[in-house]
Amino acid sequence: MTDTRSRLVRTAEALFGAQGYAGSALKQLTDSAGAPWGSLYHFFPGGKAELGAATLAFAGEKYGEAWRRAFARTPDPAEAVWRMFEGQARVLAGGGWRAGCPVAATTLDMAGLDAALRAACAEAFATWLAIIAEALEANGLPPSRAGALAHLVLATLEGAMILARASGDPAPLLDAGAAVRDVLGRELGR
Amino acid sequence: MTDTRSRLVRTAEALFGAQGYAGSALKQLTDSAGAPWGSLYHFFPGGKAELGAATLAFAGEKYGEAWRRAFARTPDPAEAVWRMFEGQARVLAGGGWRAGCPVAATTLDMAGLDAALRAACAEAFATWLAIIAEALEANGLPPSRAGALAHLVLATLEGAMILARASGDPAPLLDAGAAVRDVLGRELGR
DNA sequence: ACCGGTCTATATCGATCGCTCTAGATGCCG
DNA sequence: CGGCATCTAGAGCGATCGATATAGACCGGT
Repeated sequence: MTDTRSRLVRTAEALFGAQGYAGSALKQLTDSAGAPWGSLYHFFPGGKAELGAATLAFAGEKYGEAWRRAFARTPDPAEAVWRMFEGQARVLAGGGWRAGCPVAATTLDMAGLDAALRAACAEAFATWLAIIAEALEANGLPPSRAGALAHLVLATLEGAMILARASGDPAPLLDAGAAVRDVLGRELGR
Repeated sequence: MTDTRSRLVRTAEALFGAQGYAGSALKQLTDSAGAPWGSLYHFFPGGKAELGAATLAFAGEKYGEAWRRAFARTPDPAEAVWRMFEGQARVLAGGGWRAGCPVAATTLDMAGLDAALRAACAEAFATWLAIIAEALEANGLPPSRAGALAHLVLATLEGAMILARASGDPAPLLDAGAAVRDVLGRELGR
């Protein structure tokens, strides 16, 4: 079954988000996932790096889907983005400010790491940026402007999550999110 | 001499910024700093956590000073903030996109870590936020608005640095920085 | 010359790291 | 039932982790 494999990836996503890539031990992963140690290297012969790449790809798809849903459910992109900020504030607070974005955490741990991991981080971010930019373009913004604003949206969200986690306070997410919402609202002309 | 101690802290700042807290080994630190292993536990009897706290305090002061200088040199806060984004783009690119913010990296590694470390991260961020907010207040913004915009500025900068590092591209920093500059310019009424 | 505190130098500790190996379940196909 | 690929199980590898212990170098003050 691929059940064990998917459990490993899901657990790794949570673990990387909470403690980073370097800070997460494989033993802790198998324990926490309830998965046998032998299976780890059966599914990921490439070891931790391959597991990391798979985890980043999973996270990229999972949160990409969340972005898509947000834009589908809320017609106004500015409002959809705001709800992502607001939603993350609730999620992080609900988890005691322990969880975070696994892609950002891995990016910051990856100085001398596998180049494939670096590429996996970049690809996850690129996926999200493309979805955001597309939603802005669909509402009349020219591609170059949409791409630049997507950078603003994602950068601010990732950064605000860090500030919120450090302080244990949703204010950075809410303040920065509201400002980004206003920028988008003005750019979209409403 | 405190020379060795300061060399350790400086090297730790670079190391944490590049590979995170968990990803940086103390052996690598002493080697890279050219400092004797015995000195490490002489200056930091509390071990890695104490060294980490000292490093975060140092980074908080160092970059706090950079923020102060930026606002002192450039009268328009919007322009000063923009120059910080631009400057970071140059610094990161010059370092091959390996270096990053040690405070953000430590924050993302600190799930089950020492509570003192978490507090040290929060304090470094709070220092920077206060400086940014003060500069905005000095230009006529009410305190609550200045605080909210400081959240936007710092969150966006930290997040954009992550995106830029992952992609090896200054565009996130430049795009997001320009957008933040425009927001500040509008709020300050020019 | 001697002493006391500061700092350096190594050798070593147990624990844990990522990883490998072999043996045994398990399940699907003939 | 037998044969084969998939998956599990866990002992154990060398390396490295953070941390400790102890001995010596250095140096100003008396």
